[in-house]
Amino acid sequence: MSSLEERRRPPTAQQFVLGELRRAITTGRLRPGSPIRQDALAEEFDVSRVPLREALKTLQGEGLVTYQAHRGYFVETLSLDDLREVYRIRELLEEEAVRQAVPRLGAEDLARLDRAQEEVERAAAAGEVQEMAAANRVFHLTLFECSGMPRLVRLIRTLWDSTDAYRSMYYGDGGNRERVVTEHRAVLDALRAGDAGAAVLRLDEHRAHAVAALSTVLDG
Amino acid sequence: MSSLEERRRPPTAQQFVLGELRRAITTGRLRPGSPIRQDALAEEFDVSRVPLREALKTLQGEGLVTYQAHRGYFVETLSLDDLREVYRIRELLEEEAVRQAVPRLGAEDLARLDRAQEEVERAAAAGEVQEMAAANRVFHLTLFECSGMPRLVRLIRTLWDSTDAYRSMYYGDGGNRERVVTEHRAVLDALRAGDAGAAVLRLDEHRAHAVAALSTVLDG
DNA sequence: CCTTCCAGGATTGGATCCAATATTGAATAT
DNA sequence: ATATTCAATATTGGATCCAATCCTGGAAGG
Repeated sequence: MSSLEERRRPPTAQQFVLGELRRAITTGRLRPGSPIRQDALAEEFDVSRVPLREALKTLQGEGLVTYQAHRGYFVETLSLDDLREVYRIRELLEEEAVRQAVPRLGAEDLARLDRAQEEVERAAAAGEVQEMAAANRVFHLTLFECSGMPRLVRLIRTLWDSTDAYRSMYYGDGGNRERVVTEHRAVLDALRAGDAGAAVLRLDEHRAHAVAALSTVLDG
Repeated sequence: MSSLEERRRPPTAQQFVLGELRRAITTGRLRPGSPIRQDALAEEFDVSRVPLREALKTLQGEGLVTYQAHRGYFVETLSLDDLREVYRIRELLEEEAVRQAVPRLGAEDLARLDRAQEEVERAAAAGEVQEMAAANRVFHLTLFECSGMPRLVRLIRTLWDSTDAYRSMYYGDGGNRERVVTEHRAVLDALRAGDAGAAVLRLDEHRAHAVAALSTVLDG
């Protein structure tokens, strides 16, 4: 267990801190709206303030924190409305990515997607939440990358990052995991058929289910 | 002249360096693909490497530079294809913003847009390129902000930032400045009529003209 | 002649210290 | 009592120095 617990530490302190900060924010340990005290956090993570501040700059770019000169960083509030907004933007961008990707999909692209899906299904069956979130991410981003629009993919990736924690929440439920597996299969069928419209529809449903499930959770 | 030349320096060194870096990159002084030597640049801007690195992190978030751990930052290549990609993404996002904004436009929103447009026309007539770029930005972002989707606006703003220099290039031509003025008026008419579809169309044309003009310039 | 290895230099990553700014709270005046 | 001023404190911003990593070029071995 401990070998999983102590995940491999990234090669730089700023990347390590970046991951820790994401978790702290998305799990709610750093509460929305509250100021980020650099001294305290640096001490907690056992790094100096320099890499911490660089990580905060990254999070600022992703919209997880805000910044005011000489006043510091504050945890951005991620309300249900914000979550819906992120998913709506994803809908717009991912539709474009899929429409561009479908006509370009080659045999090895589909094979890569199949392998990603296998890992999703394995993790889903095993109930491994973190692994499933990671595999799911690989599956979707692999598809988007076939669009040949690197900047678009970058934006989508950032949007995923900004709601990472909520996805883990979603995968905590076994029924949701099952649903993701079947929805992915439907997407794959559409992709194999070269039917971009169908794939877009399936992905829209896929997202809508996630939003609906998270809405009920976040409501309370 | 010198009072305009030495524009007011931002309150922090990182913000100052951020602006300088943007200019250096978008004017091509820092050439695409080339590594960014922190020592040299810090000395040139007369700051230490700390604020420089924070500015680079911001630019990384905007996609103007890439980063590899222990290897540093590199100027991202902004090819014509990239420019087209940015404008395509803007098309998707700005359409959503406008469709959300139009039904919400109040009298004072329209008044603000009118004032912004007045400044655009004044700067256009005076041939003040920088001022016109700034006023144009105010005009569009004022509209987008009426969407009530702050994250969407943030993304759009980032996309604008990443192509800032090219816009200045565009406004250097008097014919382009004239066209922008008339196109803005058409947009305003559509907005006043509450016709979101028409406004979206006008903005799409507006963007297409800019891309076409920049394409011919960047080709050589 | 080509490959591998290693040392030296170049460059980035990070810690510490000091400066600049903002915040707080008490003393003063109205 | 309320508002204002100002000093004390807390916090962020930045400069310098050292450590860690990467890159380069030449020597040793095949």
